[in-house]
Amino acid sequence: MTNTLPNRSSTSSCNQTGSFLGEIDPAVSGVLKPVERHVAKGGTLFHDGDELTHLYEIATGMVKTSRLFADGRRQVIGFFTAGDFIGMPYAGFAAFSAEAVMETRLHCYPITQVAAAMTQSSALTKAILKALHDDAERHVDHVMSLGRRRPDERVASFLLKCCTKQHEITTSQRTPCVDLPMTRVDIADYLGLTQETVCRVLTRFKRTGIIHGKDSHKLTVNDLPSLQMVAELGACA
Amino acid sequence: MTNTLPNRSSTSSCNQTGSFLGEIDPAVSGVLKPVERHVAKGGTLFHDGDELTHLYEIATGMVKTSRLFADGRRQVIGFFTAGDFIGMPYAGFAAFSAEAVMETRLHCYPITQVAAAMTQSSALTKAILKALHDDAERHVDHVMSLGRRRPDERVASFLLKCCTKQHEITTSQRTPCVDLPMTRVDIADYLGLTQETVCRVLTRFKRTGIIHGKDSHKLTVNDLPSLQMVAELGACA
DNA sequence: CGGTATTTTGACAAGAATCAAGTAGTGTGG
DNA sequence: CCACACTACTTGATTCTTGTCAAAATACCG
Repeated sequence: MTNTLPNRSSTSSCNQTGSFLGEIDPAVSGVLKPVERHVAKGGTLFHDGDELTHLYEIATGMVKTSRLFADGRRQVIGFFTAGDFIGMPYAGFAAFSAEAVMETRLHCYPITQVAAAMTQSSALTKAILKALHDDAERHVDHVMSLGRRRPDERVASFLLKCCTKQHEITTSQRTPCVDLPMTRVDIADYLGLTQETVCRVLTRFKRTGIIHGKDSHKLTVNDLPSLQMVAELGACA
Repeated sequence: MTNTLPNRSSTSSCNQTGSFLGEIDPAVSGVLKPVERHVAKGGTLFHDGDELTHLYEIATGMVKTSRLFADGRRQVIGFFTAGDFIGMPYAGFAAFSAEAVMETRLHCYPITQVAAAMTQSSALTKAILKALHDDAERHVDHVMSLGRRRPDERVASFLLKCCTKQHEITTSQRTPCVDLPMTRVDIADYLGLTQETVCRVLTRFKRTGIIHGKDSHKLTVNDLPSLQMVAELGACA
């Protein structure tokens, strides 16, 4: 299903190891026994076409999902961080690969157990349904980005999305800091651009003072309103 | 959820009026009472932001879903035909508009009824989950088209998708006929191209003999293998 | 410290969007 | 049934953006 389960109210993204699925409903806490797994930077959770045996919850780190074309072109489908879920609620075969962007720890739930637990807990079923629905919305946002937006707008809204994911409420931070542990190529393959174009856009944002780069993987947003404007209207001051 | 419910085994897309959800499980057939609705060509099922009160099953016709940007750019999210479902399994607000491409008849299920029926029928729940999952896969395919593919490839795979949807198994037809009731602008807005580019690609396909146009909304695929090759590799003979 | 991978910048060319004009199709009212 | 108006589709010429190719600078790792 490849998504974030909803209503994690207070935990935010700072949570460490709690296994969410088992906590959702006392009725299933005894049934769902996550297996812990550790994946090194660049390691693979599963490949496109593999049989999907587990539902993965990310405890720490970051995972990217992607699919390849015959000629080597690659499309990154999504980036997932602590609290996000990757996998299908059904036995089936993966439609994409999943790799760790950085050192990552996972809770792995055998899908057979999840399926069984769902029959006993309507709360779990609802959570999964909601997660699938949120997943669809994320995909629609991605389609919106790729279909009709210029590079500036794509990069700007990508940065904003990273922002809001890292600090639950962006507006509370005047100059939020953004972590970008993935490579420029990853970002480019996510946004349907080349790494050169991503670079150039970021450089332009730096020149106009919208962002400031501590290093290439840690940015500070100096002018959030401008970034939001670029994301929506494409005008780069 | 915006999708096709699975396992419609023998009915194919030729089905006329059967209301699928009520047939899925005897336990819910008494609960789910679809309301019939008729929408004229160009008419609106709901607007972006409207509260979603129903799950819509398309009986006949075609519906397109889309979202607008502030500056008028439009992204078409999907096209839906007989047997497809549009709507959310939860009360909520629409993230896109839905309009009839041609005269369309619908079965409308109040989502409260669907939610209630789901608690009584695990078969229905499973069907909805599967539908959501298929929906996600469709979105991922769309992302793949938009992110890294050239206009030729986008149009070719769009035509192929229309083909397979219209004749369950494309391979059985040597020269399948494709209906394109939507406008060129609709196709362009779906594929993230301009209508001119869509036109030019279609013209090129005609010149190279891959397709033949009876009229602009009815095409014949003369060379299916070539079309498939273009869809995957971008090479236009 | 040396070697490799990643990021950044520049020059150039290909390709798609834009602008513009013309053609075909659709529907309406006389 | 035809003439008209309107929309949709097609084609062409031009512009501009972004991808491609190339190289330098920086960061990363053993």
